[in-house]
Amino acid sequence: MNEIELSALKQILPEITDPFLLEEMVKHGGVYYFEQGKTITEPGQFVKMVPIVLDGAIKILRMDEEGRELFLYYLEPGETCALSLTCCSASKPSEIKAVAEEHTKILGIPVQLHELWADKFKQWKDFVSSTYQRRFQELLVALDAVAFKKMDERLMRYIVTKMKQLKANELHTTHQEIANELSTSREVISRLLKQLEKKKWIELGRNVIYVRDDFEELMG
Amino acid sequence: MNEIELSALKQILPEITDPFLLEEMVKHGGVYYFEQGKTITEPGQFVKMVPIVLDGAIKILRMDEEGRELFLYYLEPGETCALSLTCCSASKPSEIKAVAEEHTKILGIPVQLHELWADKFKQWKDFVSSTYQRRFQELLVALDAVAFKKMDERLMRYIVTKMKQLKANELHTTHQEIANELSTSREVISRLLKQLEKKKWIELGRNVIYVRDDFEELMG
DNA sequence: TCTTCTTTGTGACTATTGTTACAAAGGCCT
DNA sequence: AGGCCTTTGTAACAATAGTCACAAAGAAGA
Repeated sequence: MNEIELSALKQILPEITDPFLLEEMVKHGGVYYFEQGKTITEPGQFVKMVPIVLDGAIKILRMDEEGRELFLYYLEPGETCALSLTCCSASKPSEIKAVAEEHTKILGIPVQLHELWADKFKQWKDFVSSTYQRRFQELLVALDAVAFKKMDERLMRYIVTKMKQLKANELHTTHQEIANELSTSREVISRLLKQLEKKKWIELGRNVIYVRDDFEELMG
Repeated sequence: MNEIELSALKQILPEITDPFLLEEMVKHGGVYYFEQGKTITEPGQFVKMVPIVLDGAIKILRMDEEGRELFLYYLEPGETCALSLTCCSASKPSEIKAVAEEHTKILGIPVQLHELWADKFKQWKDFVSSTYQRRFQELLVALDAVAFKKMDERLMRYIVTKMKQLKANELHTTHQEIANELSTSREVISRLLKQLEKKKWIELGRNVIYVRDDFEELMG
């Protein structure tokens, strides 16, 4: 566990300027690295720290009792997970699965400090509050998708989200993995992807999907 | 707009004991009444205050562009809505619909005060924080239902939730209304209810569903 | 009672999604 | 090249949910 440099922290969290808070974060926050694809938290595990993404990205998935999963949202640099905040505070086990989407660097803040800082530092309170807001919105987006959209549209939105996260127009993944994250079967995804290919909106290869630049406009 | 009595407020929010905070709430909070079935907030409207339920109950529904709706959760006395907190803070229009489920009494806290109190009163901060936590959990429950459950199970869970809210084992509602809140069609609900009746788990009448006492155990 | 409106029941049909089963193609290793 | 494993393609079929059409029952009022 290394320390983070003050300058790096300032750059990633520009909204935090309070030198006392920054000092505390550098002093007590531990830096952790996770390789791509590595599971960071699984349902049932207890959350011992609030993870702030420094570099890379984390994929947050909801899981049910049968082990099915559902993609919720990404955590990008400077962001943290509202669920970790609620789980810590209530000292309840995690309700979700978190996976490193790329090679990811994290600043872990011990749970007890989160509580303390919320009383002491206005900027930390604001950070937590804006996290809750952002995650709430994203949870509603995820809810809208499963409640109101059909699988073809959900798949297209998934592709767009993933492209934006990767800042690329090719996805290196398998149909099976997409199916898992949308909580459906591989055959359904293969079928729908084939339809998109027929419409010339994407091209399919083994372990790769090439997406047309104007894909998002096409979906409307 | 009336004032609320201090004693009533203390009873509904036992976790708030700070006399200064209580005084502020009595002084600046407005009391509002909504008849059963009355819409309190609709999507697109701006939220001008944080509503704390004093008496009755509020039903929170998510809506999509086409006007379809989805039941999320109830607000019971002493509770408030996380979405109103996020909407206010971001001064964005409401993303949800709120309907008085019974004759309901509300204490409305002006938005600006919420921000102010969060800095000033630890108990208000804790109240907001625990609201976020509770609503987050409930949103996840709603998400689980649409993502992982079939309509028959969603219907049964809906019946149980409604029964608990009403503290009764008969529901006075129409198939159409249930269908709306589960975002499906009336025929589907009529069909599934008929199956439950055949299994002798419920009895159907016009505008009423009688539910067996051991309904929840039967569903498993 | 007769009319009218709302609510419920149901059959038939369509659409979407999920499942089973198997073939074929692409990589990788020896 | 030959063998092995992963991934993708696809047909056929089942299950679930959504839609349409219309009948029948119940409630309310004239």
